[in-house]
Amino acid sequence: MKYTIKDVAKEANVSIATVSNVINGKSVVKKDTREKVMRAIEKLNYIPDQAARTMINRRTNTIGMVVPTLSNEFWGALAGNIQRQLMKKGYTLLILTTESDPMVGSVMLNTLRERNVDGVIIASLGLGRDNDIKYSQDLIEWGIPLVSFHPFDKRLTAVWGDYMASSMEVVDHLIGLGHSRIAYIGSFLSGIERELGYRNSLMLHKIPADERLIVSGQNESFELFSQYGYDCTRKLCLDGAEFSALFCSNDLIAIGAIKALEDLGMNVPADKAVVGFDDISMAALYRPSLTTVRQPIAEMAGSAVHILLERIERPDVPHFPRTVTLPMKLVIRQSCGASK
Amino acid sequence: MKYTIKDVAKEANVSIATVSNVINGKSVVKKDTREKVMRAIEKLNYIPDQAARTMINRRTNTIGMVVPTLSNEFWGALAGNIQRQLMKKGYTLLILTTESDPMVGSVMLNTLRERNVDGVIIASLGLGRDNDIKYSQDLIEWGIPLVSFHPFDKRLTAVWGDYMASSMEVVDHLIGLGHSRIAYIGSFLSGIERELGYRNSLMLHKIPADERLIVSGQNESFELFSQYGYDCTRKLCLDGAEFSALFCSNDLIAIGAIKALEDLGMNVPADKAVVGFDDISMAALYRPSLTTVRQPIAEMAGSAVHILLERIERPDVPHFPRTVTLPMKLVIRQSCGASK
DNA sequence: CTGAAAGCGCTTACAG
DNA sequence: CTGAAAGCGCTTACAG
Repeated sequence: MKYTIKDVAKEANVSIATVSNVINGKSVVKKDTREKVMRAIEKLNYIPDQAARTMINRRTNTIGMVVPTLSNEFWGALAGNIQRQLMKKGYTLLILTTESDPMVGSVMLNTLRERNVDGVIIASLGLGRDNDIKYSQDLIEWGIPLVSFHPFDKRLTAVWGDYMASSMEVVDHLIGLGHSRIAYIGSFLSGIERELGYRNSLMLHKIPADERLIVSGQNESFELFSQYGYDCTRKLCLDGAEFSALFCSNDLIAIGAIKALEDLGMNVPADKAVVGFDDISMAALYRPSLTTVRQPIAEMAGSAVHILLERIERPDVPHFPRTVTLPMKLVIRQSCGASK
Repeated sequence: MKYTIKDVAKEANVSIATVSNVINGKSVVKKDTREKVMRAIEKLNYIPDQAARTMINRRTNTIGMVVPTLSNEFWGALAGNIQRQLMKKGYTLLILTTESDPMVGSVMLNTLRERNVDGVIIASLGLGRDNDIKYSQDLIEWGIPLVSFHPFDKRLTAVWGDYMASSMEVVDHLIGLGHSRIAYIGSFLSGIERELGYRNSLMLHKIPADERLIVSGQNESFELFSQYGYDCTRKLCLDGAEFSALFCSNDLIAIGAIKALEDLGMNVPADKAVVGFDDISMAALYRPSLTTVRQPIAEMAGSAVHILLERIERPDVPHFPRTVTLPMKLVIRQSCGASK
């Protein structure tokens, strides 16, 4: 059987209060007593029961994280990174995946509530914009410390990359290479910022946006991004859209796009330049290797964890909702060359 | 503030015992009383506190899972799959990543113990064979219900794919295409079974294994599989090894290998046939698309969850350690063609 | 400095 | 069928 604080107290010949004081590093305990207790703990290989502690502290040392899927390197890497950082701080991460299933939304909220998590990290729910906002609001109204990777709501503190600025940088780069017919394939799942950056850059270069070259997406799922990229690109080409460069709102879409272009007999980058977004590990390994924008995953994770733990551990410090925007880096590889 | 069972009892004008009976679906409660209580629960939006329940039931409804990393599609998909299946059964998944850091091993064990998880799923620890075995044994000796995806120990119940048989199938296939100089790049992280399957197939075809064509690996990490594949392949070629086909123990190694071959001026599949293992989503998207073996992820997850929950929920049913081996499917794509 | 006692929010015999 | 009481394993005032 598992030993309890009583067993340790008996073993060390002290009261359970003293054992508790030792465990919690209270300085009142005399050195001798402390050592006696330590030996007993060691001997019995005693570990305090979290459930019992939780009852009193009202703290579970558990953080919930809502993520659309783990079968996607970007979210997996982010979740793994956060898990390790939290572990170092003595917290445990509870990951909930929605897999784009709207039914999961309320189950998820229940789990978070009954588990009494100390805080929640919303990566993205991937349940469609309306559902994402709805559930975020439930969470906000619940009053639990929250950090998001997307500012769905003004009351939310969010951490994200400078998607708009880096998208502008991508398009600036393409224009610098001589491209002027630049297509864009986005997805509602990656937000509107990239498309805005794309449009802004064109505007600043006085290139009118051609709506026939722009796909904003609406129903694609996280599992099928590459297929989505393939289909959109193929449709664009078969519809006779004229473009020499293509900016995709993530790397999987870009990879699908390249596949589609090659299947239609075109070569990337010789015939079409393609740029992705995220810099997943495959971006460097794909052929051609992908020009893309690197997500600052470690910084995002670190920043989110820092903000969340500060809110939890120092509730006296007033908290103002804010958006933390991290710079991103354009990574130039082989998938995009100069315009012919 | 959060409501407790007392608030519900007061609201419904009954005792807390009755509320508890309603919550736990005990049939003793009179219909009228039950409905009264239900209304009170609904009205207060009451959710029972898990920590308090855990204290009594000695059950946390939490399963721990130890996985080397989440930044890798295979493990991410497996973890996500398991999480969803457990959620449906009312359990919560606690994912711990080791990121190949041996220091994490004991922290991980502590977390699992103090959280009082009801069971543990060991995907793979990725801490090197010795550490993996050591920590698995600690877990076994602890006596907690356990399921593993690798039979490290006879006392362990494991679920895995038929890696040896499917590797034989791969090599049989290559031989059928006319290849006889077949190289192999493995990794200790993917186990010895694939190499054994490779050797068995050669043997059965009376082709002597050429040790110069075999790389077993020893220190590579999960994060750098593709780099490892690249380096090994390059070295193989520069050392003048003669081979027309290459079997890699996972898809990332295979992708790195293809990159290396192309960089050395060779074409896949025209000059060399390459086969991977796992069938990650990129296998179908890579160029050339990868011939590989599909891991039965959903079946592995389902089987592991089923076995684990049965052990937890029906402790009276005697449990015999066993290894459940699932068949795998060879997926033929473009990366391997006939020998010239 | 140490210990006896109350209490966290539940469940479970046991009385009635 | 319902309720009063004990107890799960801890922490925290409070006495001494």
